[in-house]
Amino acid sequence: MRTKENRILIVEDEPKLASLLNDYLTSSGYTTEIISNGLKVVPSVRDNIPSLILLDIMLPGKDGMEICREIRTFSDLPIIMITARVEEVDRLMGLNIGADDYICKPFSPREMVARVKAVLRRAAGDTIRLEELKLDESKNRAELKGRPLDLTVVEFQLLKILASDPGRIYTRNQLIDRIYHDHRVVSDRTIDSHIKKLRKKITDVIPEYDFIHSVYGVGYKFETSD
Amino acid sequence: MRTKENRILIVEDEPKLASLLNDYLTSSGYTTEIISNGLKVVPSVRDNIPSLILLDIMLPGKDGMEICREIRTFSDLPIIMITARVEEVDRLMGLNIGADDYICKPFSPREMVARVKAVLRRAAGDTIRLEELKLDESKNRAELKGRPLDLTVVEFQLLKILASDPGRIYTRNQLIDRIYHDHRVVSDRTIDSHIKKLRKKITDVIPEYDFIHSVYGVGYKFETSD
DNA sequence: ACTCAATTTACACAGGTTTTACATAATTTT
DNA sequence: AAAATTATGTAAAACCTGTGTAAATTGAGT
Repeated sequence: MRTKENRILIVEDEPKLASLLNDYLTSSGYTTEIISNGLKVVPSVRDNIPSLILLDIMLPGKDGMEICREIRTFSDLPIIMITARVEEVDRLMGLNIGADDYICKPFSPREMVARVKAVLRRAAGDTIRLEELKLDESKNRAELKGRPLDLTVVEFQLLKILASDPGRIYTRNQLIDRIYHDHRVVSDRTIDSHIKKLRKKITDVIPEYDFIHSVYGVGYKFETSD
Repeated sequence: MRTKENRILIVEDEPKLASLLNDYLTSSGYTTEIISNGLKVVPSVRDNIPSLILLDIMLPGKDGMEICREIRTFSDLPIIMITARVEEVDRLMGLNIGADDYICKPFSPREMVARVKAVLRRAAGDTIRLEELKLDESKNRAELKGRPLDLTVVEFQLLKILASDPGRIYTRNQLIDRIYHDHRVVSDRTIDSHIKKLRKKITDVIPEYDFIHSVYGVGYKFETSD
């Protein structure tokens, strides 16, 4: 497996703090991007989903909480909120805004980096990420370049199995075994049907994405074109 | 019932400043009230609780800090303190008087309005706001685009749970668990019933709002159409 | 290389099943 | 008695599956 680069979006209007964050993150091996105006965050994220967002709560343009909620309507990407006061953390936690972690000013850069790492590690956990595809197993949700893929349960399973090991070829029987753990007997053609629907749903969202390939005489595999 | 307007109480003895504040706030859509004598503040607030108080510290009659403390004995309404000197802010913060924010003279009116907005938004506190939906958990009240949604307790719970994490899919059992914390055994179809009524009450108010979606084979989720 | 037959895959479509929507009724609470 | 909650039954919808047919792939024979 190839190491994927982690791009971190820093949303902070205080230039000094922003550049401090930037320095520490880049020297820890992350690539970064800084946005200081709250209004620009959501469009930017929609356009190009970062690996993680460091989000200050107090912002010109649009409030951090609001931004967080908005992002959560279309993506589960990790968000760490930065708040000025300790007491606020409890309140925020209670509000169930959907952030993955909170950090209070003033904080040590070292701590910040540690949290970023931790959140990224956790987030990698129950989701599969290829560059453009994201599968959240717990929620049975799939998204492609940030756009939701509306999959049925079987379709999701199928995609999950294939995508979890790109390049590996699965025979239809292997797929059947893994989708229906001995609960059911189904024909191979059924897999074809599901593959067909899955492919359609993917190309419906992004036409040039055809990463489900059939291997003649063997089965199917998942592979990105590049 | 109509949408409640945000009434801001300005406590300021310097007439010029008071009227400046007044002008900016009214032109930002708030209704205002001005009190110049410290002694009159607490009775006025007790009588009719404003949405927010802008409170100068130096006042004839009674000190701003004292007023703040007194108000905090009976209400959590947002208070922004106005102070003359920057150094004082730190001291005040340390004193833990209970104000929500501090602002120093001289300040730009624009900044002031921004702070008022921010504090009000924060103070909305235990309410969930999506663009059109507002849920006040403490009062069990819901409104849609300002129009009240007359929900029963179960319906409110249901909507609250779903709306608090848009996009997340809840199975019927998860919903049951969270509505009746082991107090009761109910069938899944019951959830369907409540969902149906909830949907109707929502579309009765605004027909094109259909943000409760079923996910075949899994459960329900809340999601705005755009 | 070309053709052809055998095999495999793609896909449209339909039957059958599961799940959901909704009206209605029964029960419980207020 | 009225309102709210829960349960039930039935129609509608969504989904899964398999079939048949067309298209693609392969490899052998020419």
